[in-house]
Amino acid sequence: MKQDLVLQGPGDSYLRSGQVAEQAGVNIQTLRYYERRGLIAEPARSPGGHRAYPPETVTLLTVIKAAQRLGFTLEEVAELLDTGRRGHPTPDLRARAQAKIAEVDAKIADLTTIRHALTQVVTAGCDSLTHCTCPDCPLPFADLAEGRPPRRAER
Amino acid sequence: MKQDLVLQGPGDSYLRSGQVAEQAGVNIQTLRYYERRGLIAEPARSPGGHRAYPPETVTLLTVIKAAQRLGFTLEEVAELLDTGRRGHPTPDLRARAQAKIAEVDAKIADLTTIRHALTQVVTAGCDSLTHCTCPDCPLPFADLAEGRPPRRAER
DNA sequence: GGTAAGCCTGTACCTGGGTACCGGATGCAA
DNA sequence: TTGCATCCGGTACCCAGGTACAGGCTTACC
Repeated sequence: MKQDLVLQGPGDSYLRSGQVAEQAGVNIQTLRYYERRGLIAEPARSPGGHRAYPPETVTLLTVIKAAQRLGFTLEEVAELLDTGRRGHPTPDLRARAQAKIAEVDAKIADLTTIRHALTQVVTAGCDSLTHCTCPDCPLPFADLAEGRPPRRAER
Repeated sequence: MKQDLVLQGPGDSYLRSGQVAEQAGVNIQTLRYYERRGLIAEPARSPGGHRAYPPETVTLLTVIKAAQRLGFTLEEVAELLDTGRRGHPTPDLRARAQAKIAEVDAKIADLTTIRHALTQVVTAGCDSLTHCTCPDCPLPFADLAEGRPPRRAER
């Protein structure tokens, strides 16, 4: 009566959700969340309804996490995985990576502007946001207006 | 019966919320949101209950937006404005700006790592997240693991 | 005095990526 | 067979920084 979860599969046994979660370093809830979002396929079930994952799922989660670190949203990751699953390769991936590079460059440029403004605050010796007494005060940073609308600055 | 909103004030008339919002380039709701968060003081009211703002409010909003662009959260901005209001100057500001510079530098470094990994994807010609056929495929980026936990990558 | 625009409060919703909690069912080993 | 760990589905909540909507009151101008 052991090994109930070895439903079939050529030699490799299935994993329960807790095992997958631990091995991939994610929360169990996250697993179900990814399933809902279509990032991982609905796994097989034990007779009692418990999820039984193939071991590759752990690798897949690693890939997802790596793609996130590269700046892809979960929606983008889902699309990339999707087009990769049907149609053979995803020539799309290169193009999307190139677009991400442009996004990353824009963010770096933006942060560089911000860094510059911050060093001005420090070197000028500003002592108040609203009533700074330092000479030639750089506040309130007329130049900060440019570079995308003010909403969602990097933080 | 005109100029009901000129409650007093030495020569400068008060502004209604719509005027402040327009001049500062923010939503009226945002104005009330900032009031709740303590970023702007509760303004005077007309006899009928409409807010009557002093003109400096527009400047204050500009300052808030600039500080946000510098990477300060609303909570941090509120604190800076607060300490600036009681106690005279805010010597704190310089220290906080310096800490922000460190944060910004960390983000730039992180983004630079990401950019590097993305160029690897492009130059290696990766064609799939999961079944890449390119030689010496750089996926799935073992090195991406470092640099802060995977949660909340830059995007 | 009529009417349209503007403003009021309160509450709910949005984005993105998860987390937490609940009451109940399963899995598994001794 | 008993007992504990684990898992189930469903729902609600978290973060920050807002935005939207409903239903009613004020203000401004003719």
